[in-house]
Amino acid sequence: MISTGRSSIPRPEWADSSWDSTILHIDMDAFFLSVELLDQPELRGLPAVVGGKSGRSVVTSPSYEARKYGIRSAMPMSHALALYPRLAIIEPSRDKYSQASKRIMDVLHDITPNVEQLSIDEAFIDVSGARRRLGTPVQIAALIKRRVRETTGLPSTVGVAANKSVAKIASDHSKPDGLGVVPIEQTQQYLAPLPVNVIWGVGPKLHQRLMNADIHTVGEMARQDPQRMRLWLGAIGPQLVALARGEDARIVEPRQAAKSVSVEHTFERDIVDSQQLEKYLLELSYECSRRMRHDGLVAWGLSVKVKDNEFSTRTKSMSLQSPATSGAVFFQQAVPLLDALMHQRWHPVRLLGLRADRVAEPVAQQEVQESLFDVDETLQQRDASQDWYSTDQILDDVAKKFPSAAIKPATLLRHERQQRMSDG
DNA sequence: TCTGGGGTCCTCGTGCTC
DNA sequence: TCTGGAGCACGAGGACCC
Repeated sequence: MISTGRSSIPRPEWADSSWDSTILHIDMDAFFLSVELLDQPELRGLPAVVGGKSGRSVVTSPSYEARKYGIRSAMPMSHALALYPRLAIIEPSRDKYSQASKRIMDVLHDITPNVEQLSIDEAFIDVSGARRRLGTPVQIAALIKRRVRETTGLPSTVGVAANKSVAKIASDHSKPDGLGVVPIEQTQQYLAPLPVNVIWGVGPKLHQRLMNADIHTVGEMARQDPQRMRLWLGAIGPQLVALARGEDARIVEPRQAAKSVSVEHTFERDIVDSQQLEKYLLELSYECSRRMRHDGLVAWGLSVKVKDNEFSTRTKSMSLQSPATSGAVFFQQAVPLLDALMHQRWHPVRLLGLRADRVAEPVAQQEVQESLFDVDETLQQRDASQDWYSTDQILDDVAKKFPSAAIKPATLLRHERQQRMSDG
């Protein structure tokens, strides 16, 4: 018996077999590409991908026609072009995707407030309270697909099941433009023959371990002893057994606030010059802080990440004495972390990243201001940092009014100019 | 054909305090 | 005063997700 922790209402005469399968997983089909096709309909039906065009880019979102040639998400673009040289490549435009995402989530919130957004293009909703008003879960799923199509012009797939895990598996297996239903009494029968890596949390590494132990299907996982799995895999062991048995008690809950904000960049060519690295770190600091202020957040921690030319990734993190949101403060604090990483192991750098950790809304605007005084005292630059805070605010205001204006710290502008010259 | 970017969560090691 | 263990916080790294 699957327990979802939700109360149920008696099944009416007109209900179909989905009546007790009240969890829906909505997933957009090739989301980024579908959004782009609204503006470029001439590419419809052709192998096309969203992704960067530079040498180290990867495919972000392939069309179903591109997938027929073996092109997959996260595949290096050079590989994709080798598979299909006439591939149409569209550079990503994230603002468009965010706007489409918001319209989709609005459609879901019109159905019920019980919406949990998982990512930009997918969500769980619990329709147990909407059945009397809108019909059975399958009817609601069809309604959602229709409304999303009418509102955004985009195709979607919906999985309908008694819990989140099974609803997600059902939608994954009904793509594209599908509606997959798993009646509660058929859950185990449905799951048993599927490969074990359909279970949420089984990625490439764990999949290989399970295969080595002769556990290939969900049914085989379901027959394992949870305690034995705990000894072997740790806390995740018994959880996987439960999910394989179709048991998932997690409820649909509105998305938690973000816990971190990160910005990273893979360089076209590996960086060997430490001064150049610091300039990129400055860029990342300003970009990260700009996004933090846009979302009204402050950070209590900071991490720097370096991936070198041998694909070794190292991170260095620190707690901030008080919350920060200024690009200048991020940079000041991040430089010693970068130095420490580069002293550990000096190799040409392929990727540099900056992450603001433990982000939260400031208790009050005062907190940001006061925190900066604290940082300044540490750095003995009290007045200068106060100026930085004001400068950040001014940059944000100007950017809002004049999006194309090139008002940035002089160091960044010089750096960008040098980049353009070296690229050209 | 060779490995992006933005996130979350978990585990493990280490240092500190009681 | 010293020492060892438990508990905790924190940093680092890895795995996973889309």
